Amino acid sequence: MTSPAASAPRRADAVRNRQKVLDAATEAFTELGLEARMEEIARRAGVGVGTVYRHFPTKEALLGELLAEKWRALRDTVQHSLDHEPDPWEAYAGALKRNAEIMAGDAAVRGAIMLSDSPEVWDHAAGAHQELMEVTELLIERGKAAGVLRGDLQVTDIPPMMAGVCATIDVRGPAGQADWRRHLELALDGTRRRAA
Amino acid sequence: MTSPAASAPRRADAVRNRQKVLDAATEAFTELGLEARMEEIARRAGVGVGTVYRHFPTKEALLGELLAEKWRALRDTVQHSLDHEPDPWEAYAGALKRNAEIMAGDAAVRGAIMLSDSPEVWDHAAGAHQELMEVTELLIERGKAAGVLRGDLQVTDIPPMMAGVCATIDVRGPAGQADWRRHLELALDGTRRRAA
Amino acid sequence: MTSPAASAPRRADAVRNRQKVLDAATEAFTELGLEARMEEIARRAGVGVGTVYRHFPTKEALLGELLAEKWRALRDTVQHSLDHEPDPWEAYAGALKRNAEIMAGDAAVRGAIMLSDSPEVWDHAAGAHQELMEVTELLIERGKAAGVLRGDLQVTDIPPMMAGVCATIDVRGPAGQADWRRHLELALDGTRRRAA
Amino acid sequence: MTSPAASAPRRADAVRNRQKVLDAATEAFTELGLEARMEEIARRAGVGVGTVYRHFPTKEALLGELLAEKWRALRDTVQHSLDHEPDPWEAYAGALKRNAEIMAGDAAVRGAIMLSDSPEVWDHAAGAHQELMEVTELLIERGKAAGVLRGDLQVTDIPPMMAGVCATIDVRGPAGQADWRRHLELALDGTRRRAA
DNA sequence: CATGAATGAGGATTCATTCAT
DNA sequence: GATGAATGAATCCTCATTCAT
Repeated sequence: MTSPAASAPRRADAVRNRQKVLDAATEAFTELGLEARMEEIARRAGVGVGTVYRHFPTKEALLGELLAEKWRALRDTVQHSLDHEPDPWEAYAGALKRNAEIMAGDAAVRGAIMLSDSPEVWDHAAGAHQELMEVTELLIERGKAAGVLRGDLQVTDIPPMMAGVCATIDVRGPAGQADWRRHLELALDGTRRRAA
Repeated sequence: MTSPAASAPRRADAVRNRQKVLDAATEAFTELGLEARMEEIARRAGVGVGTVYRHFPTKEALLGELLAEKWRALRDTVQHSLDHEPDPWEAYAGALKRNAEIMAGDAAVRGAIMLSDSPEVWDHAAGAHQELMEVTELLIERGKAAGVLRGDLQVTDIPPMMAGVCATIDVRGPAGQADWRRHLELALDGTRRRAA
Repeated sequence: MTSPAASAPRRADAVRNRQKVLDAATEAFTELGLEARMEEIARRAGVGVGTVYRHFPTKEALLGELLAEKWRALRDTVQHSLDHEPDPWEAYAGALKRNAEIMAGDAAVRGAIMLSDSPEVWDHAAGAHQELMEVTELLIERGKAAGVLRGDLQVTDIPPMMAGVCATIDVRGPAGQADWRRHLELALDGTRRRAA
Repeated sequence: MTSPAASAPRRADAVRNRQKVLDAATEAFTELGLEARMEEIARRAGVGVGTVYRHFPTKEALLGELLAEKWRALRDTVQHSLDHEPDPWEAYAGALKRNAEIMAGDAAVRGAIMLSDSPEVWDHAAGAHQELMEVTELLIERGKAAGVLRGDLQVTDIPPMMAGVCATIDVRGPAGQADWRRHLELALDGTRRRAA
């Protein structure tokens, strides 16, 4: 009865709003921290709170989706390295550095990760995280096969490295923010194959 | 009106109360997270909220003091290594591992560190942190002099390592909590002097 | 633009939808109470909310129609007693008992009655209620003429009895739900003609 | 350490506030229905919302206390009849009529009773209700012993009668509010001993 | 006519902090 | 000094209703 062409516009609006909400959320969480109010997000998205809740049933579901999107972006980076970077170490280190840059640019997601409580957030993004882990594993296997990575390196060693980067960015010690790029450099060095 | 003799016992009580509050705060923050209410802390300390506020003007000042106490404990660990461990690498790595264990045992302080916002917390503990940095510097210098640490290692490289450990402990990814001891191991490895 | 032939099927659809909404509303109100959301009703009816609002401009209008339908059902019961039950007391008591059973089976309407606020609900059903009162009056007159009902009994005495039954069903005291059939029995007894 | 005299004043203020809240709640619920906002109650009591919540953890606990107070008042009425009214029928009918007047004067509690949902409300008042039932039982036993009440009358028959009275008061049919005093009269008549 | 996305006022509850006793 | 009652701003979420498609 309804052609795809007829139903699309309506859906297109909804899709557009959904994206506006996600963008507004990233912006608001980045500027104001995770305590940013849902109404503030709605305001920035140019919609009513009700619309935010129509797309994301809870604040945590919204954070979860932000997280999932981020995992997908990181996965794409890794995949791109796998596909285009011939040097195994460069593929590995380059992907992790680019992903760290991505995380560095998104305080909202860093916050979501640090929140630790709320399984709802993690559960929502679990699938996307799994995919990220899978391609990351390929990256590591290649590096190990090429002898540029420690033989005992596991894919589970990577999330702590990224957590360390995020923490280094967000934790403001008395000396202000530390140099997270350098921290990553050292950490990557710890995963490199030692010369005999 | 109040003779020293009369106020002394009071002061002893006050000191005792102050400590009870600090202990109760650590306990409450550990069990309930940083959202633990001030009244809950008071309850656990066996005092009224007013008493908590007499000793610590704000919740953040209380956290700040917890943090300062922790920095002092970490400093003592480092100092002890400097004084008693002859092997430079063992002194360095051992001190950092012991300090990581200390941090692992105190969710309250980890939370305070992650909170990031609130200069009040950090300001309060700035002095103690400075002292920790100073002894840590000695540790690093000794290691560098002995050729077991990277020549470019700075004392400012250490806080990010500890932040990484804390984040690894607190962030619960889809795979549950990661192995922070292993993460520290790898990170320490990244700070070691490479064989030529 | 629209020929009768073309609009007829549409109208049939509309009538069918209207009934689906009424059924869904009864079901939803019964299961979830009067707080059942309009969207839930729409969902159960298999239509969009907009369609519910096309047939009933407000939630209260919907409740009002449910109420009107119920009054008509009760009226039919009374009319049936008048037409088929020769014994005056049996006609009276039997009709009221059957109507009480009907009310007992419809939490939605009991709720509508208890809501008290919202003239909109009552206004909508006023005509149907009037008809119910009229046949009930006949029932009472016959009973009084036959000397089985108190001489001073009025038709206005009946709604409170039904309200009492509804309240007895819905009010859950500490002892759980009371025996409304017994309550009705006693109340009916209070309207019976006393032996001299 | 603290004499009762010293702690009393503080407690006296709190007690006074608690009572102000209860009074304000009765007033607000009566005027605005059970939907009266907690802030409105606080405003009428001349306190902040926080104070309302300090005394009653939830809106339902507040309603529960209102209910409990009412049961105690009804119990006192019954007890007074037992103690001072020699005529068994008068003691019985008089007590119920006076209690009905009390209920008629308190829309808040009638609402609480009709709410039906929220066990929290009933649970809170369960003890007080039990006491009311106990003295009421004595009243009924005396009436049955004196032969003025139906031999099969139970104490559990009384709550439905009161529920009927409340419903009669609150339900506004098309004819407006019914005569609840007359309804009670008829209902009481249904519980009277029939002449042989 | 039907649809369902969007709206936004409304409301219960929490908790850091103050201050009268 | 200690106490804990009082404060009230802050915030998440719901749901009847509207209206663009």
